[in-house]
Amino acid sequence: MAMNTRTLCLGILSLKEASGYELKKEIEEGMFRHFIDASFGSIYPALTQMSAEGLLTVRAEEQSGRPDKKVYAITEAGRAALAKGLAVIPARDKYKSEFLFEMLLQHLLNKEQVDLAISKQHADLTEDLGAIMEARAHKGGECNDPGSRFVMGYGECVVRAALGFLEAQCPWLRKNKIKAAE
Amino acid sequence: MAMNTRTLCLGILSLKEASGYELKKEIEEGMFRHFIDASFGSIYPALTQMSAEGLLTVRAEEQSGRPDKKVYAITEAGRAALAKGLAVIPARDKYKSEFLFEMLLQHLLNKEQVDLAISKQHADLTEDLGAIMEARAHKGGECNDPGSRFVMGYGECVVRAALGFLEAQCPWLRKNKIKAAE
DNA sequence: TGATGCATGTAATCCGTTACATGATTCA
DNA sequence: TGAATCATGTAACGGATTACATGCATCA
Repeated sequence: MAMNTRTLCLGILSLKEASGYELKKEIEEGMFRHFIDASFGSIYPALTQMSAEGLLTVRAEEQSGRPDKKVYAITEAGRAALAKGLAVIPARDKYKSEFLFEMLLQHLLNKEQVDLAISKQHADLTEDLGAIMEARAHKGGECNDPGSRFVMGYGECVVRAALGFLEAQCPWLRKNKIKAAE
Repeated sequence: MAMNTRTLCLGILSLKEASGYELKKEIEEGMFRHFIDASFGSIYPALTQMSAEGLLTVRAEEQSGRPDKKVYAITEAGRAALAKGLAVIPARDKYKSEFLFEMLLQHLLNKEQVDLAISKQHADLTEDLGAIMEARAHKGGECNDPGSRFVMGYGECVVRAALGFLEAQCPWLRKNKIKAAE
């Protein structure tokens, strides 16, 4: 085992209890978003399975008009399983970039396609950076543990470097930036 | 379509002809290694399939003692397919990091585990950086097209930033570095 | 003599995404 | 009125990894 949907859910549930829907939101919008994904199709079955194995408990919260919200909480067995998962030496980071693939083969593209790809990359990175800065500012209280600070710092540093490279290579990106800020 | 094993193979074969084995090596050791992987289990079937579709031609090179080496070359149809693949707006970069997951949950680990994970990350990044620098120095001729320079520059910049962050957070890494250089 | 590199392939299996199915509430 | 959010789940499908199967050459 190591980093599959199960371990991910256990990890979040070790911080706070949550429903499947809330876990998805946390994964998409929280700290995790920069280095993991997961979809409902993998989260819900993982949760059901882990409850059956005694790693989680479920509590159904009634709601008007909606299906009951199933709030999951981690058990002692769950914490043990998580600890075992974390004890595994982490696998090397995996980075997949269609953007860099396109850049490497840029001689096969025309200038517009290259510029478009670069703009898109720049926009994506800018959005990432924005999310980090907002997390730091907005919920300063929630993110003041050493783990969150480390991860945000790492992310900020890497994203800024990438952005800096793109802007150094393509001066026209800076113009767009100013335009966007107007 | 966009970035699957097929497009990847077409991309490399658009630069030079190669066998499945050589493609794997190129993916593991060349420019691509920083942002893609692929295993034999996906490369060989992709190659067979694309030959059948007329995107590639095969030429068997006899060799003593080994199975014939099957050298694949891209056809016009293959170049067209590749162009179509590249025309798709690239998907957002995907970054998966068990390292950052562990760092985020570092309160569940003891100091040795955290330090080990950080050292490993530092070593991995150092290796990546070394590969980039070596590629630049060693085969200066092969990597002087704009695409390679862009990708190497981007990689170098990001990896150095990550390394810088780790070293700023953990001064003891610098000691190790000096030790390693002795 | 044993590991590593060269060389190709297949099959089982895993893991995950996408799409489907359902349905009320709220906001523009 | 239509889109988005809240809320849970299943099933089909895809894509890739892993392990298996084979076997000679070379280097330490």
